[in-house]
Amino acid sequence: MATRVVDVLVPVALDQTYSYRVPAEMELAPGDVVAVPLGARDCVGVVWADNPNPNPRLHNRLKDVDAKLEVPPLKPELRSFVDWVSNYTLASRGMVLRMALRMGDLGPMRERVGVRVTDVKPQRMTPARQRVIAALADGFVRSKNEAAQEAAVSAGVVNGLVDEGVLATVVLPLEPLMRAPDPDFRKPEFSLAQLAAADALRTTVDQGGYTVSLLDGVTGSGKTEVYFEAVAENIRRGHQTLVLMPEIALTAGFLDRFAHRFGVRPAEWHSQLPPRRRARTWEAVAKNELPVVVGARSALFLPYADLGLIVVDEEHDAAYKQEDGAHYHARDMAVVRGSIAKFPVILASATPSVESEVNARKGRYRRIHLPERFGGAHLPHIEPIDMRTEGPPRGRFISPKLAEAVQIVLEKREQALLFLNRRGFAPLTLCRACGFRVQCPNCDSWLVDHRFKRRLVCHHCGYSVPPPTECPKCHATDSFAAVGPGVERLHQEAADLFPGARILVLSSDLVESIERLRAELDDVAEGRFDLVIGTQLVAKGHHFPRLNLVGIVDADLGLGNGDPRAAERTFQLLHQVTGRAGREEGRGVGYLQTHQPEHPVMRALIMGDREAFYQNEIEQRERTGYPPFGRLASLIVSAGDKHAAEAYGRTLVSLAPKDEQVRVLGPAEAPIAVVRGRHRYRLLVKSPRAYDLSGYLRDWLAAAPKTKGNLQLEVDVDPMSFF
DNA sequence: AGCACGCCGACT
DNA sequence: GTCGGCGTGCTC
Repeated sequence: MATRVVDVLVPVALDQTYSYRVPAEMELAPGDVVAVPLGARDCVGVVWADNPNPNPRLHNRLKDVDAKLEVPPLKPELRSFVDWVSNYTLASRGMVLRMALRMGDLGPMRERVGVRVTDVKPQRMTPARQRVIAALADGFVRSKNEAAQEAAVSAGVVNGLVDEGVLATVVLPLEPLMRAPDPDFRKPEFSLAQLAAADALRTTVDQGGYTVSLLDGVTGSGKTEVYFEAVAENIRRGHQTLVLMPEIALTAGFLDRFAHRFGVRPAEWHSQLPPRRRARTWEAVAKNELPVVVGARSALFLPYADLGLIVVDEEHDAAYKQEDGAHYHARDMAVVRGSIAKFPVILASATPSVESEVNARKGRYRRIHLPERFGGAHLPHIEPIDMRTEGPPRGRFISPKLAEAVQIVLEKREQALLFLNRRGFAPLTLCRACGFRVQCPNCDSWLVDHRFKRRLVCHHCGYSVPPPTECPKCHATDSFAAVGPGVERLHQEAADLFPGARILVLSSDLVESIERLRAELDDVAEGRFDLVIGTQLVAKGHHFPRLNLVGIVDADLGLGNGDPRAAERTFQLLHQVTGRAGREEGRGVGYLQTHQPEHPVMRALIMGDREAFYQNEIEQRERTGYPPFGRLASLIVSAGDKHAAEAYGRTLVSLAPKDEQVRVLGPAEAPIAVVRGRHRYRLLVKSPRAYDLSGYLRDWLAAAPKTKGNLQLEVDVDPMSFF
C-alpha cells in the first residue's frame, strides 16, 4: 500500500501548501497541527487536505511529517476563515495562518512548584529558617514565592530547606486563566430604552445564526452594559464570546466592569501577552476552557472551540485596521468570521463608521438604538469659537473666550480638558534669519520639537537630534523659532494663564507604561488634577466624573489633507472627545476653536446633529463612488531609489488588465513621499461595490514582474488611511 | 518569513 | 589569504 500524503500549510510567505508523507503509525486529518521540516529548519504547520494523488514530479522530494502536536485541530471554520482573509486581502495564506498560530512556545508547560513542611528537622536552625517553618506550620501548601514572602526571607532560604528535605515540593495546579462567569451575577438596572435594546440583543443571540447588529448609542448611554446582556445570553447557551477592543490600554476599565457584571474577569489576548500566558491562552481557547476572551484585533484568529458571538466595541476605531504585514480590518473580518461560522456579530459605537451606518440604513445590519444618556446626564452643549475673529494673540493658541471659560470651571473646582491632537512642543522649527526648516534626513517631514525630551523628533521614523544651536544654512545663532502648537507648548501657555491649576499632560510619547497611564487616569478621575491637556489618548476609555468642559484647541487639524476619510475621522474624534464633558452631573460644555465654523463637520458638532453629518457624508461618498458605494485598493510601491519606484509603478499601470469597471489612478507620489529613506509612489484602484476587486488585483499582480532588490509592493484592499 | 548560497570589500 | 556584508532564490 502506498504511503499517505497530506498537504500542509506552513506559516511562511507562501500561498500554496506543501505535500508531506505521513509516517505509517501516524493518524492525520485536515486541521491537525503538525511539525514538518521546511528547508533547513523545522516549523509548525497545519494539515490543509489529504492528497490522494501527489504530484509525481515531487515523489523523490517528499519529506515526512515529523510529529503531530498534542493540541486540538483547527476547525474547518477557522481554516475557511484563513483562506477567505488571504483571498480578500492578498496576503499569502501562510502569513494569515501564522496569525492563527501565534501561540508562543507549545512546549511542555512549566510547573508551578509549591512547598509544605515534612517531619524532617533541619540540621542547622537559623532565625530565617525558623520563620519559614513557622509560616508553613499550618500544613498548607504554598508556592515557593508565597512561602518566602510570608516569612520575609529570600528564595534561597526556602530552596535550602527543600534541599535538606525539611520542606517537600508539590506540583501546584496552574492558576486558571478564567473562572466560570455567572451570567446572573449582578442584574443591571436599566432604563426603558436600555431594556428594549438588551432584549433585542438577547433575542438575536438566543436565535443564533449569522446576523450583524449595530448597537448605536451616544457616549454615556450604557452601551457596554447593554451588550453584556448579549454576552450573558451567549454564556448561558454555553458558547464562547469574543469582545474586540481597539486598544489594550482601554481594557483595564472594561475588565472591572465585566467582573462587576459577571463576578470574574475575562481572559485577555493581545500582542504583548508574555509567551507562556499566550501559549496557555491559545490552548485553553481551543479546548473550550475560556468562555469569554477580550482582545485586540489579533484575537480574531484564535482557534475557538465553540465561538458563538463577537462584539466589536468602538467599531469605528481606526486601530482596527492592521497596516503592517497583512492589511486587514478587524471589524470587517469579524463579520466574515460570523458569516462563516454562522453566529451573531454586534458592532457597538457612538459614532458608527460610514460603512456600518450605510449598512444599517440599507437594512443589511440591524440597528439597535440607545438614544439617550443614562442617569439623566445630557450631551454637552457645543460652542464654536471662530478663530478668524475671536482668536488669541500671535504665538498663543488658547482664545480669550476659551481661557475665560476654563477659568470659571477651575474656580468652581471642576475639571477641564484641552484637546490637541499633536504631540511635542511644536510641529516645526524655523530659522527666523533665513527661513530654514529643520527636516528629517530620512523622511519627507519636519522634525517635531519635544522639549521634555530636549530633542527634535521625526514622527515617521523615530529619528531624533538635540536641538541645533546654530542654523545649518545661514549659521545664525539663537535664530530658531518654534512654529505651531503641540500639547507641551499648550501646557506652557496654560500654566501661564491659570497659575496654581494642577495640570497634567497626557500624550503617548510621555507614557512610560500602561500601569503608569492607568494610575494617572485614576488620579484625574479622583480629582487630583484640575486641567488635563491631551492628545488622542484622552479621547477614549476612561470617564472623568468631574470633567465639565472640553476645549478643542484646533478642531480643523484633521481636515483638509486630501484624505477622503478626513471628515469622518474628525467628526468621530471630536464627538468622542467633547462627549467626555459632563457625564454625571450637570451639563458639560465643549468649545470648538475653528477657522471654518461653517464646515459640515463643525456644523453637525455644534448643532448636535449627528444625522446631518452622516447625510452629508453619505451623499458625498455616493456621488464620488468612494466606499462604501465603491471599492478601493491602494498599491504602494517603495524603493530607496526614487526612479526605480516610479518606474515600477508605471510598469504596473501599463500591465493593468483592461476592465471598464475598474479605474487605475497614478502612480502619484504618496502624500509623505519619503519615509525611512524610501521613496513611495501610490496607485489607487477603484471599482464598483459589487465587483471582485481582490480577484482583479490577483490576476494583475500575477502577471507583473517580481519586485527585485529593495523594491517593495504593498497591497491594501479597503485602505483606511491615505498616507 | 527564514535560511543558504553567492559574490564583492576591509581585516586578523 | 579569510570574515562578513546583504542581494537572490527556495522551501514539499
